[in-house]
Amino acid sequence: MTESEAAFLTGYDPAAYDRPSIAVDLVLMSVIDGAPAALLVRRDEHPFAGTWALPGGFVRMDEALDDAARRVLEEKAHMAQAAGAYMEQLYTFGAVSRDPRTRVIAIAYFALLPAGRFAAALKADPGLSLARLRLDAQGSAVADCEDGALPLAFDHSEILGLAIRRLRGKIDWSPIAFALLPERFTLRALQDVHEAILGTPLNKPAFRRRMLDRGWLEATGERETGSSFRPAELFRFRPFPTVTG
Amino acid sequence: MTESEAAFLTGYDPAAYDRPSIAVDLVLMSVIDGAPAALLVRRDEHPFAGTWALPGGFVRMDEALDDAARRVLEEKAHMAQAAGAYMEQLYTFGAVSRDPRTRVIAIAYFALLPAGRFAAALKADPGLSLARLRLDAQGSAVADCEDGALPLAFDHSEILGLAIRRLRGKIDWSPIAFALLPERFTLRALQDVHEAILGTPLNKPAFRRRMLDRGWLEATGERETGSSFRPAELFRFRPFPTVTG
DNA sequence: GTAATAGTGTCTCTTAGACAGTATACC
DNA sequence: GGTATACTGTCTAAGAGACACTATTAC
Repeated sequence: MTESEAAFLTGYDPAAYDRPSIAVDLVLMSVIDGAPAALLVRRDEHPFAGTWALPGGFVRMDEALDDAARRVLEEKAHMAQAAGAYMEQLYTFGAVSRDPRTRVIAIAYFALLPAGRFAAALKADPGLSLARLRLDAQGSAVADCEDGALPLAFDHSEILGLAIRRLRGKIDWSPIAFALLPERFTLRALQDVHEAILGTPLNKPAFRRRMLDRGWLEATGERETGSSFRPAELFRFRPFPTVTG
Repeated sequence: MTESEAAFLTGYDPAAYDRPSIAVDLVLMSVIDGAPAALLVRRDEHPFAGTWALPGGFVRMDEALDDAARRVLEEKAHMAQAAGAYMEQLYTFGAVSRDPRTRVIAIAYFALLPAGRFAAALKADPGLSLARLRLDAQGSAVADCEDGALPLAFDHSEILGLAIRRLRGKIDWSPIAFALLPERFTLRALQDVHEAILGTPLNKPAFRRRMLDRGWLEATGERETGSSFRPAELFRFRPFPTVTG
């Protein structure tokens, strides 16, 4: 650093301007009973007390955005064991009045986990809910439970809608579907996940061919157990197809 | 608003926590001489004085993110007449030390304009440069001018790299290429834009078929002028294919 | 054997690449 | 007519949908 550069830095006053608050909101998705679902937390405080919101938290001054999202995954979503979860940044929401308290800009992240990984968290914290999602005509999401649609806080229906559309857009060409399945899975389970996200049935032989030709799958030689008919072979996701030769 | 909700709001103190500064950075791209290019501004001040940066600015407290990006487009990129520019949010960059002055989180936007729209701005402000871009092995961008690579400030080579990749990923299925062309254009010009962004030659008859079958193009019946050979027909982008019947 | 699902072979249709051919402007 | 490019017809190859068929398990 040059001398003039150092002089400039000491003269810079970061408190000179008002600044918005920065939060991270997490769309933690899975596939439950043939439909996309996301983890929501019941809000006990104002604003939007009694409605449901995405797990979120403010970004600390010494914390990168991705680290804040990981922290929210552990602390707010009670997914301490979710080290291997797939996570990516989704979009940043910055409408002026999206939070009535003060200006809050939210960087939304979206994470994927297999359905079975939610049981412990849901049992431990009754303020959590894993709600089925569907898109309305405007592209926002509606969160359904047994008794009807859950009211959503802030602009979170918009965030959830974007998350569903991101998932739909990526599933055809990226390996994210594997983040929604356990380590070993059948081709039928993989197809079920695709169908749930796309919301449309797929052709079985074509789907098999496509998946096997991609080189992402590794046959384990093992078969599923507990079925009352012919058991299917179990596959494993192979992240890095060997590029030898 | 209920009484308890109002009481909560007055009790909430937005100044209780330190907050990062929020900036918007703009990747204003075009296609020049068969290669992607972006508008850069020379930095006169520390940090990174003498290097080149994306046009950017801090987000005001009463300003939505998209509005801040539009303002930067007009004020910093000197594109006052760019009301019709295509623009979308790209990604939010929040590494703790990406700006040595203080914590700055940057929401990057990416905008597209036809090459011809830059002449006035470049002439009016000698601190602007429209630099050719290419990707390096890490996926970051290198900005080339006649005399070699321009040094880039902050993490802007990373932002530019992501912009190129976003453009590549979208051009096959979205109509963004038309934002890089004047209102009337030939199919050859459209193909040139695609080839510049993808960095690979395309098959002419297949490209024609694909474009015409999509229903995005409207023949004007007019032909280009000034060529010393058979003039090509001029087309117009038709944003909304009529969905009648 | 029956039932139910796993897994495969094959036909067809659509789409893209390749390539050669025709068309039309200026000189 | 020559030349350079616009535009088109057609062959071929790859991939997806459809559908029927075989395979394998539990009962």
